[in-house]
Amino acid sequence: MAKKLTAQADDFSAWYNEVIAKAELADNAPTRGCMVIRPYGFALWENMVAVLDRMFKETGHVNAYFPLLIPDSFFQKEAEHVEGFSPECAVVTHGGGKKLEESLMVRPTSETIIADMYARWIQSYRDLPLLINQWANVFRWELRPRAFLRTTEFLWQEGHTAHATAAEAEEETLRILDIYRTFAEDYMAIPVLYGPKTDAEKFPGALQTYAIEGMMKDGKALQMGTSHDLGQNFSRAFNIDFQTRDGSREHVYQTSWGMSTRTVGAIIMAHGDDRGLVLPPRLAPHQVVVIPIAKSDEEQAVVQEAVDKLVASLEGVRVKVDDREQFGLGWKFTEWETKGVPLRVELGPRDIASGQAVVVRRDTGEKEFVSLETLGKRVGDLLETVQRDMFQRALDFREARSREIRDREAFVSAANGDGGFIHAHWCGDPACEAAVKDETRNTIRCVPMDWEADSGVCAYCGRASERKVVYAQAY
RNA sequence: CGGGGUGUAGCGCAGUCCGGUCAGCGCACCUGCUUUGGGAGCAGGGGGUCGGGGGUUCAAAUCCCCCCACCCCGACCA
Repeated sequence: MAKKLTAQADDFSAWYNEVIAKAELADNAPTRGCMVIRPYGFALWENMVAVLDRMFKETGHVNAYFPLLIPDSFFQKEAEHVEGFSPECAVVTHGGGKKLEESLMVRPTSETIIADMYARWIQSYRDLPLLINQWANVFRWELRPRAFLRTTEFLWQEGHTAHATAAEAEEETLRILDIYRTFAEDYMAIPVLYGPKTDAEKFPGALQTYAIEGMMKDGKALQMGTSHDLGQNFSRAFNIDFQTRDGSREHVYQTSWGMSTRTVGAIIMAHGDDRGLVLPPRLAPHQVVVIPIAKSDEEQAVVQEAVDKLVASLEGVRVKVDDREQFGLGWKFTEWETKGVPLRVELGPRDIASGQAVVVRRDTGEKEFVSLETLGKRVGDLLETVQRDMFQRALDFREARSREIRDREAFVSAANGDGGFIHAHWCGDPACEAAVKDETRNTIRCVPMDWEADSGVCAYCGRASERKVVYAQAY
């Protein structure tokens, strides 16, 4: 293990890779473009899964599971969908030692196979809405993989719903967008911009894609979740129809939405610092690490007893006691800092003698002495404070690196600069959007839907504009 | 698919140009003893078909041919 991490300012990308390795979140797999999610990284993901799964269930969704392999012909049924996904699909052509009659696509997403099943399950308006989610792995043969952000195989949830009316489907799409926003802000402690994507950026086969977009510490944008209003595009292609209350037949209106292991990358890049990860308390695998300090065997016994009491006083908190003998204190401090544990509690003979413990915040490095009687309460309060402060810092950071720009020269110069969000008017012409991408590598991340209506002129082409959008370089 | 690079111990590397005690170093690992309030010290030890195949040679990590894999930079993407 190398002694020091590369500083973020020196090489953000190298910093990112080193943090993942040193914090033992993931390791490169022998399989091209794939990663192994290690126990610590998986524990973080599991905490995220638990929260999201609860939120989905609270809003009426149920879980199910569909096959990994999808008949090739299914993809051909929706024109935009096949065009969007074919280039990045892995295909199974042989099975049982023989060439298959029909190739099977390893799912890059499951709209098609789920639509096929929905066509069988839905007969009547009484069968609607159908609100199903699945936790699954998917494959996309990406040309340039990056751990968590873009791996060939990744884990995610994908929700697929069917509704009787367009309005209900739209409402569902926005309900999920709101769940994603809440999850990002309240749990991941990452403020997000949210709203519809432009046509160029929307999901292949969707009428409209909504997304949440967060800012990473290098000023780039990361799409952290998407919610699609599919309209009747798939229900027509797969003939998912139902009988209405008045006896006529109609195709269902669908949505799909997903959030993936990419969000682990978001937590790393939105909060991490030159010492490693900084994890938000609500999702951290260990919220508190306790480090006992003892020289002799006699001290050991006394400290052990105090540690037991201390841990008992932290009921309901995810606590890790690091009593490994083979590592010195400095080693342990550094390791848990690298792993981003929100609070460290040190407990040694000197502390016990004065009836206190040392508590250190990972996010600020602030150290305080807390009496052992009040430690339980203090730790609980501190965890909440850290969670809140992390969100506020991320918000301040984003605001500091966002600016509103109105004229072309400043726009191009800023877009070619060193990252950050640009708030600017856009005429609505896809050609203009494409030209900006060519010239600056910036794309429109979304059209924030909570911004007030405002007319003006397009920052790039000068034509009339009805909307302001967010431009950024994206992962 | 274009451009650039790398394959030698678990990880990081030296050795390759100029064939011949070059199978080596650091970290990690194992054993023992001593240490422990910010990455401990000493002593001893284990671990390799040098990416794969073929060729040249008395002799190949080193030279030649073929293959494979991975990484970085672009185009595509959650």
